[in-house]
Amino acid sequence: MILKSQVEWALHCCAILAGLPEGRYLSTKALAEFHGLPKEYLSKALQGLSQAGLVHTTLGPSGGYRLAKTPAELTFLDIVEAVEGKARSFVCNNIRANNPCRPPGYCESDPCAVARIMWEADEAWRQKLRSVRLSDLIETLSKDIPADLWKSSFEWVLERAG
Amino acid sequence: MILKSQVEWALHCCAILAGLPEGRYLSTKALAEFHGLPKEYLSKALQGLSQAGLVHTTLGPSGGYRLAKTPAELTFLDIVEAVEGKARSFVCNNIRANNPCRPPGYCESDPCAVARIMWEADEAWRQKLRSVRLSDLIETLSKDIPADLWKSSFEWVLERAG
DNA sequence: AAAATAGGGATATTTTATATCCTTAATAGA
DNA sequence: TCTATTAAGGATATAAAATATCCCTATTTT
Repeated sequence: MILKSQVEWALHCCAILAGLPEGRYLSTKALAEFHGLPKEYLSKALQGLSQAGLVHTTLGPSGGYRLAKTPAELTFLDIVEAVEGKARSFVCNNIRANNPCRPPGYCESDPCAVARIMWEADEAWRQKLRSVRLSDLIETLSKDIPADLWKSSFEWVLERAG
Repeated sequence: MILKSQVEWALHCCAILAGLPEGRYLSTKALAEFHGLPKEYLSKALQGLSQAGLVHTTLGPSGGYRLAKTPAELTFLDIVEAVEGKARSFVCNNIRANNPCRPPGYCESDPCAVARIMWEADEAWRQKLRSVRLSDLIETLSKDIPADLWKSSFEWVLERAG
């Protein structure tokens, strides 16, 4: 059970977009080049962000993406779910219903106990992702990354932002 | 990102094995029939439990599986990891290393901040699964399931247990 | 008018999950 | 001892999902 690599891509792209000055846009092409990713496929991830309302887009030259909210208003969960979907990681196939001792016509009302527990764990995962904002990531990154690399990356992006 | 259905199968099978009297064994065939599952493929999940040391096996007629530990010593995480593996759900492909501004020879020491956060969420999921014992599941099931169905299921299993 | 962009449909490739088949070694019971 | 039954595991087949590319359209900037 592994998350799509598009999740990783979307998170890094949002981190870049968070540094974009107000009203400017960065294209798929620039984001793909910056991260060394296939442009066409990355585009699908960005479309996911767009459909979830996390980013704004414009067309034409100097078009591209910008965040639709402030980094403090965007959580990891927002981004992960935009790309990966909101479906729970555990699917209950209700195999207890196949119990040969079950009287005919017997109908279970509640979801089975196994599913409830697995769903609680899934919710714990989501709660953790919900508790981390994009602004928290930026703060951590700015400490992790050497100042000169941070600065040159910012300039690289600005040169390509419409 | 969806867990293998074998995880669900293994959890339900362990719940059945938990009700097995001391020293008796239940075969793949019986477990498959009880849950309406493909016998050969379920066998792979049970092999996972065996390799993880969660169950004991014996060969021959009246052979099969029994728990290697008490239900109170078995957690959901034990069972999930035995079937699904221990790998984290987020894989870091280190795409920040492709940053075109990175000076040649530059080497990142720590895992990237995105990965650290995703791994913390993964750990929250595991911690939740670690906190639930198989005995907790049995307790819940015994309340959820009508007494007569519970009883007849127990008898069904006993008839087939070697 | 021309160039660049996002959106999205169609398709291909690779990987993973699901499922079955078969052989082997061990074991219980007749 | 002989037979039936079992778990283990290798080999293979099928189905589904992830990854990736291509192409067309509408839009927007220059």
